[in-house]
Formats: sequence, C-alpha cells, structure tokens
Amino acid sequence: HASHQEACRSPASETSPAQTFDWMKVKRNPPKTGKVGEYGYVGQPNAVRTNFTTKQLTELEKEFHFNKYLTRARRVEIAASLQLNETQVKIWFQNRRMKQKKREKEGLLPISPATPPG
Amino acid sequence: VMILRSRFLDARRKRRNFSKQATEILNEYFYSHLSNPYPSEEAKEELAKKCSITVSQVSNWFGNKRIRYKKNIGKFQEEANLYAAKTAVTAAHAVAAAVQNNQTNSP
DNA sequence: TAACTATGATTGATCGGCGC
DNA sequence: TGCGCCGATCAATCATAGTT
Repeated sequence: HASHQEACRSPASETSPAQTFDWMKVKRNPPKTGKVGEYGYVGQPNAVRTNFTTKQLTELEKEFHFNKYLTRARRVEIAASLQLNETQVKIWFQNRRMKQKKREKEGLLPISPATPPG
Repeated sequence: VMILRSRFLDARRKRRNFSKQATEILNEYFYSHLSNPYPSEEAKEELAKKCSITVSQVSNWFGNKRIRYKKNIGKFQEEANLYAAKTAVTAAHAVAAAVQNNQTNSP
C-alpha cells in the first residue's frame, strides 16, 4: 500500500536499498489469448505464452517479406491458415516490424566508432 | 515435442559477458536510481558509450536487472548496499567539489 | 567432468499514448 | 468509442559462460 517516506530527496542516490518501490510491484495481466471458436471466444484465457511452430513462423516470415503491414482481410486469411488468433497475427507483425527497425539501427551505428574526443 | 528450437541456434549462440567495469557502470546507475531504474533514451546512449556496448544491450541489461531484482530482492541486498555505499562516497566527493568550487568562484 | 548458477538475448504479449 | 500502431517493457525461456 501507500508509503509516506519521500519528503525531499535528490533525483539520484537512494539511501535505503531495502525499500520497495512501485516498479517492483508491477504485474502484467495474464495473456487473454483464448482459442478462437466458430462461436467466438472459447476456452480459458491462455495463461501462458504461445509457442509458435516453425511452420507458423515460416509462413509469417514469408508474409512479412511480402508485406510489412497487413490488411484486415489478409490477417483473417493468415490467422485461419495458421490456426492463430487475428490478434496473435497482428501482434506478431507488430513485433516483427520493431525487430526489423532495431536491426536496421544496429547494423548501421555500431560499425562506425567514429567518435572524436570531445 | 517438435518445438523446433533450431530457430534459435544462431543468435543467442555465442554470448559474451560484459566487461567488469561495464557492469560496474550499469550497476552504479541502477542502484543510484533504484526508485526508478528506467534510463531515458539519452541516458541509455550515454551508458552504452561508457560501457562500449549497444543501446539495445543497455536496454536488455536493465530489463533483465529489473525483473531479476524484484523477483528476489533479498538476493541483491548485498549488492545493493555495496553500490549504495559507493554512490554515497561519490556523492560526498561531488558535494565537496561543489563546495570547493563554490568558495573559489562564486559571487 | 558433471551439476548448478549467473547472465545476455529473444520474443509473445501487455501497457500507455497517439492518430484516425 | 474503438482499432491499429509505436515504443517501451514485462516475463518466461533459451543457450551459454562462469562457478562449485
């Protein structure tokens, strides 16, 4: 619950390492990735991380190289063909784009240590 | 269980621990900002440069550190006190320097 | 050398914010 | 009011490096 310990303090340098701050209490809600049934959502909120099969990843990767973004229609097709939720496909593409961006960034700066002193 | 792990066997393969001083720098930052160990993009870039690692590696380090710290706070107490004391000394020096500087050139 | 632990990286999914 | 995306982060796990 609430603590009342902070009056005035420098932005850095804590004095009591044993304190528990809010970030240490953060908890993520479990994945609501339920199975998709013909009648809508069915099954329990898959409380665990889905492990995509190599086949699914291969197909997703293939589609990604074709299109970085998906249209609703394409998403439905892929989700159905790969036995995944539309959300999972959507999230996969989202994460894939971020991964792509990170790679482009990484593969450009690191190799250039051109850093004049000062 | 045909969980094809073969997809991994290429990246995480050869991992190198960061240099001791890089870890030192990262830990100093972490424990001196324990109330909110979330460095800004700029701070990450600075840490990355000081540690000679990439910004992503700095992000990974903080991500792992935060999760593992809160997972078992007790296990990090010793380390926490160690760095707390270290930064305290640094802070003391900084204050001393500030005072010195204040006396020599300050209207 | 085996068993165990510490640690960097990967990734499906969540959180908050933004634009439409 | 809702949806998709971005950027950051979480949390679990993998594979390896280091320690016992």
